[in-house]
Amino acid sequence: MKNTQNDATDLSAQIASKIRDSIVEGRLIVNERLPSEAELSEQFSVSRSTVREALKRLAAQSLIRTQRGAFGGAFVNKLSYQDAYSQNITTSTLLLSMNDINIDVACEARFALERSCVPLACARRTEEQLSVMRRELHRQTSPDLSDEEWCASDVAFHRSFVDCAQNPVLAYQLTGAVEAMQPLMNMITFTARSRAKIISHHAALITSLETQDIPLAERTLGELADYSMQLAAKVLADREKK
Amino acid sequence: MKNTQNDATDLSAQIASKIRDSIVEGRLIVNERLPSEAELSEQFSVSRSTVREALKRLAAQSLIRTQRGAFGGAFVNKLSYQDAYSQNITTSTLLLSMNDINIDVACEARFALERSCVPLACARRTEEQLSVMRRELHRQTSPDLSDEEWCASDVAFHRSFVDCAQNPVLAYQLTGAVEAMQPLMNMITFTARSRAKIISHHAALITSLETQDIPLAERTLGELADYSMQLAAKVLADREKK
DNA sequence: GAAATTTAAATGTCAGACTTTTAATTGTCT
DNA sequence: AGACAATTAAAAGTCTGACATTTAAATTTC
Repeated sequence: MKNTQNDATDLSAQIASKIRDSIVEGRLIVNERLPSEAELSEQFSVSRSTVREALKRLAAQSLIRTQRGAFGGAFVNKLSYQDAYSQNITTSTLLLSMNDINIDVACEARFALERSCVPLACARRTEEQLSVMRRELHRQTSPDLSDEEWCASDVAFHRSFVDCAQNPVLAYQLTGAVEAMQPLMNMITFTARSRAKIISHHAALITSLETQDIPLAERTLGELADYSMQLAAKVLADREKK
Repeated sequence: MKNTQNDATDLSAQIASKIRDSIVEGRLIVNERLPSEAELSEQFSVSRSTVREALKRLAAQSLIRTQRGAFGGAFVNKLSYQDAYSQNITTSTLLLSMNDINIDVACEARFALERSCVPLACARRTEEQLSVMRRELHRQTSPDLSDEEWCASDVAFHRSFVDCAQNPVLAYQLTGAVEAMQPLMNMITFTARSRAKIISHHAALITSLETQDIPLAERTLGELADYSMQLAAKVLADREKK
């Protein structure tokens, strides 16, 4: 596992790559200070601007943070869940939007992933998490919810479902995936009838958690996936007609 | 969904943020050429170096690519699965290594995620994919396999398991997760006995795919998770003693 | 001893020059 | 006319050196 990308490219990319490897492979540890830009430019025998471009590359990946002033400099950044999330979401969102992913494939993946936390969620859900889900469900019954608000509530609902599993690593992966697929889901305009149907599935999901009924939860997720695909197909068909 | 991060930061970060939003929100489309560095520096009223730092940030996220020479410039990059993978893996790996994740939590998440593709994998696995898995299984029986080779084969095995589901979006998410956890798994040195036990689980996994036995596959993944945690616990206990 | 000031070391920004790459254009020869 | 070679212009890549700004430590002052 060496030298991710440093062949015939720019100097600044090569330098960024070297420093990145140092971080990933643990030769530079969290909160350690890198040499100053001037020192780095000496070490690598390049100008300060080139070093700076390299450092900006690393900053863009949240691998370092910089601090101005005396005793400032570039420090190895402790990657937070928050930073990791937003990067993951940006990347996944673009991947989906730029590679004309079939919406069925995306739906299938989304609900398959959510399915992964069913056993843990049934076993560990707390009363508090259940009440969050009930609250969102109740919000969704309001008929004057805009499409955006409806979608936001849907995301919040599924996010708290994931949270029930009480596993931050799982939550990190799943939330990223679910969030990234949201733009695709937004394509689907939710009519009153389709909202009602989704709400009934959401209710079933809550019940399955309450009664710790794993098969019911899995069946419900499957039905939600199928129904989402149906809705998407109808939207696409309508669009085709016009 | 605006302005991901552009408050009190550098000019170059602000500019990168603006351009990034343009790409994510579709105002700049794939393969479209950005204005030249000189033009951008005029538009934003900053120096060329500042623009360059902004562009390097975007390049680090694979959002743009640059080309030298006449009719060159910065172009919106079509994010490939490959690019997205490697970013995802870097981010997830660092997240895990920097936040002293409990190994049990990681194992639990890993096998829960893999579980998500069981139904699809059982339904769709091809003979070719099965033979890849059999080949890796056979490799693993060789006693003169180094620890590194063993781990690599393990990753390859699980990757082709994921591939059986025939869903690229799912594969993208899962491969990233599995790959990112590899360094943690590498902590565990595999004795001959533990290898044998894992091999038998792998064999059961292949059988479950062959016979399309979903419950068997899920049970096997659960056992693999449990066993990995046991091994990890033993390693940690031994380390404690010393 | 606390508050204000100075200072030095960083990063951030700028301007301008030079280098290298690259594709289109133009010129030349057969 | 067509193939090949030389020219050219535009753009990114690199370098140098200057100045601005920020910041924490060190120093001075009261």
